[in-house]
Amino acid sequence: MRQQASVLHLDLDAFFAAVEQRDKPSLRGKPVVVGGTGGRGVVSTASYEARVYGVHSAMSTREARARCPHAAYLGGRFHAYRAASAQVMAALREVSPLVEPLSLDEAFLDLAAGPQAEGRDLSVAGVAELAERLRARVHEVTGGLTASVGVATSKFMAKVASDLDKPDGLVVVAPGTERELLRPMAATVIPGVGPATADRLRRAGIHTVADLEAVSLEELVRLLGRAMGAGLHALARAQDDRPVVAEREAKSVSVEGTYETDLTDRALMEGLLTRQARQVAERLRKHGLSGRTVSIKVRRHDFTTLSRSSTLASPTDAATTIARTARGLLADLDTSGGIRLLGVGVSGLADWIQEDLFADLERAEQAEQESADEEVAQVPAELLSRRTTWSPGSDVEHDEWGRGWVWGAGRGVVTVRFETAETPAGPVRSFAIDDPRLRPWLPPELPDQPTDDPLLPGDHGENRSPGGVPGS
DNA sequence: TCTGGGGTCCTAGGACCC
DNA sequence: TCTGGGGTCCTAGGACCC
Repeated sequence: MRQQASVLHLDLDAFFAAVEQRDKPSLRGKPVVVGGTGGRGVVSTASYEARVYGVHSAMSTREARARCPHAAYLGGRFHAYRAASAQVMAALREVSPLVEPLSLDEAFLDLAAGPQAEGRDLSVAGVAELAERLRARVHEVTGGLTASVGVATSKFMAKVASDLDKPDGLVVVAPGTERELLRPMAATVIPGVGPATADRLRRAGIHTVADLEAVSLEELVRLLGRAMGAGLHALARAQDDRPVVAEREAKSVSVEGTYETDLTDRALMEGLLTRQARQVAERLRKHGLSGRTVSIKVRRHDFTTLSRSSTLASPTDAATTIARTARGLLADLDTSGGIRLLGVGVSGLADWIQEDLFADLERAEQAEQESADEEVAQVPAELLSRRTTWSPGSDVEHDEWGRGWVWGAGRGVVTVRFETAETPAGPVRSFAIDDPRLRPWLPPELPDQPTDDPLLPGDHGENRSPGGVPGS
């Protein structure tokens, strides 16, 4: 425990929604909800105007719409959020080199670290002034976003403090006053105490931090297990020595998706898994990582969640290896009744180390093999149209059935039906995906529904040359 | 037609090794 | 040959966080 309040926690207010309101003046002062907009979406962030109607994060978008139908519902622009977040983190680093981001909108800052801290006034008044300057700076560099800040002698207390005066507030907890501040609060202020733990505590007659403080370590460990018990015992007494850590290494990389309608087709599941494996591999490589353990996650129609994992002999960042392993893991799972979610992950990460030339060569070969194997997303034959194919900007080869093999970057095999009609404006082609189950393999620019595209030249599809792409 | 996506950490049991 | 104890790795599931 520090003697001075030198740990700062900053939390951007209603971050995603605030960025939207900043960038779109018509949304200012109005309820804005950012999150999944589909049938199974949930709210990521609600602006304060929307919270008045009871909309909050993690609520299903369906329910949010019922409570606040006139809100703007937005899917989110993560590039904009990342950019704003980077501006904020840079502003924090002007104050201290020790910045620990927790997410895009939250970070800890160690006010006692780095050359800037030399001779810094860490009294309550001193850090309050510093924090106000920082909040103003964040407002300035982001073009108007507000942040709530807490400053205290530990991470735990700083985080509790930043929550006390939201939005756009500042609370400094004077050293020595932590326990009296905490005592009347609900036990759920302690990070790690969620619904399940709160329930167990409640059944033991523990509601507040004061109640928690009265329970012995042995009793808490008996009640909640070794780690949680010891953790709560300490935090209830405001004992928290965790340092602010700037760089934390990723432990896993994963991609998952929840689908509008439950999946029942195994071939489709394999196709999705394959595509997700490719995304995971891409991210692993981007960060120079590889991992030994490949996992899949399946959420069934009844929301029960299963996971399976397999640890390889050596780390991989190869899409084909991840995909093959993932499909193998799926094979053991009962998915009858349909599944709503499917995901792939890699853990047991290690930085890629160039051990020797041989390993390097092997890796190059593997990468080559990989691009040759770009077919991984093999569309099940029964889903393929026998009409013709289309893919923007890709070379297309036909097989005898008129199926298309598309060798575009990152694409699999696709096939699409189109029809041509003569209109006064000339021939018009309409596109349609034969089967909605094909969606995962199709380029995103291709519409789900038949679409008239008068820009495309007329063509009856029967005599198209290989490589002939509409519009070319 | 309730219930996202990206993560982290913990627990418990079994295999395996010394 | 009837029985142990510790350590590590692996797997599955669950709780939690933003």
